[in-house]
Amino acid sequence: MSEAKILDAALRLLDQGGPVAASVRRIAAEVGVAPNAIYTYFPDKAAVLRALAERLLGGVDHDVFADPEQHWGVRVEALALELRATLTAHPGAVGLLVGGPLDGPSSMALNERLLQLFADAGLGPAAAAQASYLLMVYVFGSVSREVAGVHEGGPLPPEPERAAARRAELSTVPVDRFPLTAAAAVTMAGSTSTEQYLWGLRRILVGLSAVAGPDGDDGSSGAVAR
Amino acid sequence: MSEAKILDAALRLLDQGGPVAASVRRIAAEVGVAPNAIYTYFPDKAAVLRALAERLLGGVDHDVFADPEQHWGVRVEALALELRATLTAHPGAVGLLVGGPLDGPSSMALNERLLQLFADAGLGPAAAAQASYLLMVYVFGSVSREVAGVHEGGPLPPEPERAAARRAELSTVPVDRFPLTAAAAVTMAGSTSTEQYLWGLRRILVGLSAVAGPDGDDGSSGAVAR
DNA sequence: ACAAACTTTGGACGCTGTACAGCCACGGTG
DNA sequence: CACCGTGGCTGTACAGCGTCCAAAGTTTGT
Repeated sequence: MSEAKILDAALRLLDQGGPVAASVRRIAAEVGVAPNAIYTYFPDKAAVLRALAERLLGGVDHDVFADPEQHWGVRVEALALELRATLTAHPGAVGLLVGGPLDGPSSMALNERLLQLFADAGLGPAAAAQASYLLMVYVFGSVSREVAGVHEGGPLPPEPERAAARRAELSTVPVDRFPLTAAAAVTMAGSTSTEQYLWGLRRILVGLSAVAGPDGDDGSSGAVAR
Repeated sequence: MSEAKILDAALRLLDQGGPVAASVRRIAAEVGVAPNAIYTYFPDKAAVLRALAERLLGGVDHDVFADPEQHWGVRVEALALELRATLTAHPGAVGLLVGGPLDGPSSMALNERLLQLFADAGLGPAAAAQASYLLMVYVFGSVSREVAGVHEGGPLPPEPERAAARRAELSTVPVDRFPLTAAAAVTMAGSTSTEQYLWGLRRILVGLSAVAGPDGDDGSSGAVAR
């Protein structure tokens, strides 16, 4: 019996049964122990879930993206993709990441890497801090919206089926009242969620590269360009 | 007795006690009725919360931003600020918005307006759809992260106290292991969350304006600029 | 072999969302 | 006016939840 075994069981239940399945009693049963035994290793259920979130974030190997030879934008993009892959692999656990404060060591290591990347891009400390916050918000928010609606567990279905689901759903949009929304739904159904993710990510990177430069401008002045 | 009274009570409890306080029994007690009476008007608890989310989104008056005289970027920014204000006014309810699928009429009306704004900006239908998705992700994700950690109810404390809390928290960052993160925390503590929100929002708008133009390019080609 | 420390357990408390059967006050029809 | 059907509401109940307490069991140190 150990913290690791408990987290294993919790993740297993979360993966196949969603958040509702990850109860203290079920976790304990999965480990083969009485419910209360959990409280020997964690003060309460929230601590278990926090630890699990930390473990998942720790699984993102971001040392790969340290190589300063490559362009910073490419490295940020690769890291964002890696992070998304890690999160979507466990849809039921995504809620743990967006709900909590993300102040564990793995979260900080990830943030540190991101800050390093933006420093490489020529952003000053203030701009890098804001940029890393922006990117985190986008990555987590995007994945969160993507898995929203997968109420009861199971992994994310493969992309073809998800596209079909989107197509079926768009017929419920009242075309006469929301013509643009209906058209947008058709458009969105025509591309994979990875493409959509990358599109937004690249807009953000473009917006960031506009403040990147040797002067270290923090880009706080003025409204949108033009 | 009516749907409206139930939603009133639910929102009241959500505001002062957070998500945990919004139980069916508590809502019923607040209305002055037996718990089961709720099920006369809503099939289950989730339906109550969905309806409440819809009502909140319906409270965002976006007709104001239809005026095509003003620059599209200014109008998007104003809408994003209005939306954020609506959400942060009820921190306990933010979770309802990021969890659900956002397919109600108010959500669609909001999306429709956003699509219109991006069409005004010169984005083609595909790019407008992606842009609106990107903006929604940012707004909801940003607010969600902002209210994360306000576990037990109550309104968001005023900005000075939040800044103080951030400052107190940053002393827990191990400076030797995460120097950039520590520095970033100091930086973030020096600006209000509204400023941070606007900073990211403007990076996104800059990134979007790069694909805005008479050609209606969908901006899908190539990696980040440079 | 004894004691101390730690782990695990059975049982319980108060809470949750929700189903079933019955009550009660109302509207339309004789 | 009397009647009866209908629909909102209630009392009760069930299974499950997170968590605490006291007792039991197990391991460790001497």
